[in-house]
Amino acid sequence: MALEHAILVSLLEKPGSGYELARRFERSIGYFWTATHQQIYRVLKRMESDGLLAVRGLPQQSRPDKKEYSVVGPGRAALSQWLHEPIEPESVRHDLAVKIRGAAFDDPSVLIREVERHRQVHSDRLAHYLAGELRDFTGPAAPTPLDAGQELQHVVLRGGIAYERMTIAWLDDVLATLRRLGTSHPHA
Amino acid sequence: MALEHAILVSLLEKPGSGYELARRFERSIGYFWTATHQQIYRVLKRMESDGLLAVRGLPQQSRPDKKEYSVVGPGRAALSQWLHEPIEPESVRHDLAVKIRGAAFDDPSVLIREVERHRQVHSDRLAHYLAGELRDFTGPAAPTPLDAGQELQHVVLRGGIAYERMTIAWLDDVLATLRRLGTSHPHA
DNA sequence: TCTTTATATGCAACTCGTTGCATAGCCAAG
DNA sequence: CTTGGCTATGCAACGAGTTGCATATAAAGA
Repeated sequence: MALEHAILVSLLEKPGSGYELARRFERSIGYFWTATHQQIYRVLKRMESDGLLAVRGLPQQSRPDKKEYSVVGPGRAALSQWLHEPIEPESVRHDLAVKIRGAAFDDPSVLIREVERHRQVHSDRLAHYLAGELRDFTGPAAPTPLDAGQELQHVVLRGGIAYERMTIAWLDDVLATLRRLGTSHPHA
Repeated sequence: MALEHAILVSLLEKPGSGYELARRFERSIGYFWTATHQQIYRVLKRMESDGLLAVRGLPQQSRPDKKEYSVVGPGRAALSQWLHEPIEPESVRHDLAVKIRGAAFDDPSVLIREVERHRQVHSDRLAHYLAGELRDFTGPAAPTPLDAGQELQHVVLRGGIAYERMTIAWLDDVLATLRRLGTSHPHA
């Protein structure tokens, strides 16, 4: 049920529509939680009928109507309660690692392209995170001093940066290993 | 559908029963893919009826009968095909990061205990991985030279080690941040 | 002796998440 | 002027994953 909580956090940071939430989940929140718009609309509806959120219809000219959601009392209480409960440390689901082990039963060199592609994606993400850090937290246009919310957003972003750096270094290790296997055992 | 592929890889490495697979998913395979026994039994049944796996009933004395699964031709072909298809780079789902951002709307210090607990879990995992690396790949009892399959298993394990080290360092950063906020702004 | 742990498999019900499709109007590019 | 993209919401169907329960035997420990 962590999507509910991610939505509560995002709407507390700033109220918005399902569509806007979906876009946030492609950016900042999406660094550590993903969701499609279908899922978001469904959960928003449930949360509203559970009394965690309030809706406000915003008729717009030359645009479809917008429903702006915001967190109300019970929603804030639900978040607070969740913060006090322990959660399971996350376990990773890494398709690429499955592929790498599976490559032992095929030609390992077929994965080189794939791993290079993943490396590029992570490299792009890292650049994106670093640009965001400079813009919001460490650059000259950033507010000083940062408030508690900004400090917490920054430490989460630093986690994303550390994750991407670690992943890129590991993918380089993977590439070196695949290439080594390719030369010593040409074709499986 | 990556559970199917993880099962194919694991059964190619060594045939086994659903129960045995479930235990492997708590260990080596489980470092990067998790599954409960329910899910494993269901998927094994489907894969067998799809002709990817063969079953062999092993009656045992003083134990319930065991069904040993192994990969047959079409299963190997399915894995090979998957290896040639591109997959989406994984996106993280990190509950703890949601909590950290949510802490801005409550007392950040309530998370200190929780983060310390997660740090301990990751520290234990790291120790476990390092022991496995020494046993299987870098210690005196390890085979030399390693074959391709072992090299690939090792590079995946190195990824797990790098992940845990990065996570521990980040959690230390998180703890320092939470403690700093706690002293400068006592209670929210 | 009674409880727990381990082996070994499975059903039923549920929630979570994805994919495809649908609607509807506006704007910009070709 | 038509195609595609952006805003904005949603249904229906499916597949993935979790939780609770059930069964059966045997060994080890309290």
